[in-house]
Amino acid sequence: MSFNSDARGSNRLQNAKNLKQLAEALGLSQTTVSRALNGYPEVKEATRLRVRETARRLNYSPNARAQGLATGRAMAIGHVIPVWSEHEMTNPIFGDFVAGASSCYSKHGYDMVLTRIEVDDEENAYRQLVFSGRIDGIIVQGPRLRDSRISLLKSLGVPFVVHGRSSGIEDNYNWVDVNNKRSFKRATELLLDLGHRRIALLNGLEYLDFALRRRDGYMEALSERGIEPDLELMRSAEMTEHFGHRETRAMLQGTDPPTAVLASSKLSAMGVRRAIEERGLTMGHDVSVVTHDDVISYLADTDDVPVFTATRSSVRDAGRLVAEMLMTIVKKPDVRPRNALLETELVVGQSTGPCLSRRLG
Amino acid sequence: MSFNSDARGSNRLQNAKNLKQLAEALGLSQTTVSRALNGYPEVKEATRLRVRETARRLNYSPNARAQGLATGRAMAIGHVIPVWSEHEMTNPIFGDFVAGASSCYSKHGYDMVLTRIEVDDEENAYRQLVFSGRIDGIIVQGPRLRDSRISLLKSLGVPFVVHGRSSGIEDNYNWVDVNNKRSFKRATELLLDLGHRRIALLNGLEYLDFALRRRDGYMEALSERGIEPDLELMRSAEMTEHFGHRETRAMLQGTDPPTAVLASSKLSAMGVRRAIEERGLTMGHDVSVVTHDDVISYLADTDDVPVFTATRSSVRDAGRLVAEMLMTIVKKPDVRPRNALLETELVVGQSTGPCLSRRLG
DNA sequence: GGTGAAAATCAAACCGCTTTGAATAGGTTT
DNA sequence: AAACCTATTCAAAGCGGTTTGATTTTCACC
Repeated sequence: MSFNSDARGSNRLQNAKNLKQLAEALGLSQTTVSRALNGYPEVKEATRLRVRETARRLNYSPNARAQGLATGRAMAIGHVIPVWSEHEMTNPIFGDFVAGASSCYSKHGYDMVLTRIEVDDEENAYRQLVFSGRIDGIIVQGPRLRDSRISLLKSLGVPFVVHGRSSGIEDNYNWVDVNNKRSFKRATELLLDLGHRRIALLNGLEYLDFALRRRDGYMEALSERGIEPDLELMRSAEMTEHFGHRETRAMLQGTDPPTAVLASSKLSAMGVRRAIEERGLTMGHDVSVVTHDDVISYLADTDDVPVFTATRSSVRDAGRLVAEMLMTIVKKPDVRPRNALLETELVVGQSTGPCLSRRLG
Repeated sequence: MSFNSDARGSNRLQNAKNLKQLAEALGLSQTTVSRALNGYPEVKEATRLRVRETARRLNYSPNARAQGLATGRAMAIGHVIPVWSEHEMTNPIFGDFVAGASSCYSKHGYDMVLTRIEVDDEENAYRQLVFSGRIDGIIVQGPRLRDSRISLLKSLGVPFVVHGRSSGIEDNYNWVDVNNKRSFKRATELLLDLGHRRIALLNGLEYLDFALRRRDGYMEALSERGIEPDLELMRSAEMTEHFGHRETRAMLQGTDPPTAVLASSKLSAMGVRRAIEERGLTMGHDVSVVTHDDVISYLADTDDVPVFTATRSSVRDAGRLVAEMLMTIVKKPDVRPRNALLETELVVGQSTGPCLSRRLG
């Protein structure tokens, strides 16, 4: 009788804050309970059910820190936000990239840890992040030319995937990238085919690898048609609306204005459009515009015929892909480096048309 | 002699992967080393220096999981991204808000953990997040009307701060909010003072608390001047450029079009401007526009005289503030609820002017 | 030189979980 | 019935730190 009431007493326990309490409530050892919850085969099915049910009833949820300490797995992926003291702009694609990646993580039961790292002591910060055991893998964003992070992470032996590539690094490593060069070459060729000869390039910051590749594609297309690139028409900065507006306005005021503009982001392209219309010109008629489109959700172009002619590649999908690659590597670290090169889709919209001055020339 | 070479041998050790190895290399106990590193007073200053120096030399960095397990502090703050299955849009302010918050965390040595939570089993997910021990506090974003998360987190006993407020909740809790009602009332009054009577409101999603408060402010300003709100002029959706464009175009095509538009975000306002100019009208002359401006870095308006008349309030600053509040609460949990109500700055730009039809009427 | 308080160091317990190796129960085989 | 599997369950030893309570040093003072 007293045994019964004891048993009932422990069943009446409101919550199990740890394995020990749960095991006590069940009258089992921690070992068995742990195995039951983690799906090990050497536990009787009836027991497993009873354990699961009780765990649910007592609101038990395991302590991730302790789990991590015991298993060596943190169940979290690190994303690093590098901070240059001067330039505090957040990247407009940040939100969508993160959304894509985290949708993948949550599917696998992983969390995402965001860390700010001052670029000054990057090396030390990455080292600490890895040794802290907080994370099982790292995503590298915004790779630069000959980016030193790649060899650093390699030497630290932590699984990592780069979103983008780093020119000048011979070593192989895991990356997911858009074929930026090809994409911008095609876009330039489209404009050339329409008869445009004065094509401006509004590029992103050119110490970032993707911007360099885009410029390469642009230059290659021009030179294949025997056109000398005009430095006046090549501008580079952070890809804001303001940048697109400012530079386009300046160029349109010049003596030999461009008849077409190739923009690196939709935000910039919106600035380009504004500068064009401000001058009383019509985009797609007087001045053609092609832009890269990261398909950012809050800039979605939902019209039937898209406003902008664009090279499209969803950065959210890229985030998902990068994350998935990292997940497989984390779970099976011995695989050799994986790469994925995504092609963009060239979508023709209302912002491009034949060059008007062609007839004159 | 052999003693010496032993000593040198242990000094030659490449790396100390844990406290034990570091302690061995130093010939000290783990206790002393731990205390030396954590700045406890009962350790000789000379010893502390020697420990620090050796730790640096051997690239020692403590394991955060173990530290967390031992101390009960995780040194991380959780941000939750709620996911409605239908609506997968990322919030444009996400990046800047996160940037602000994380700049605060990193100052305090904290990390940021992002978790996606399906709104279906929100309760369970929050509970797990708290009991996992991964985090010391939570930031609640995008509060809705009578948001259930607030009482849930309260009952879980985890420190949390809400970015925004939740109407209909009597209980006190920690929040940082912009005075949205007042801000939109003032903006509406400005337009009324300019003679506008047909003022459109392009609001955010009205199940979110901030949007409700903005509508309240708008309505109150109208009714104080005896103006009946026109439901045709009140639209609500996600604050995209497309939304601003679409709704403004529709309204301008109507029989009794608005002479002014109040927009909830700069992105929408850009769409409003486009629709106005598309019709051959001039913003600030034919149609006035006032917008809320979250001062998102990539939408910065860097002209001397700002393009848009706006109610300004930096969401990055808000992020920093929310994070700072949470930091103090986490470090001293017994304080009673704190609140911070931020006023916006009304900046008059080029997008507003007197109502032209006034003279006619 | 002996004494006692203060200063510095240490051994061991603990945080909550996993996992190894041993033990027990239950059922077969001979 | 003894011997031997096999299926379950368990006690205890980590994982890498912090912290308590005890122990040793150091040093001023009588």
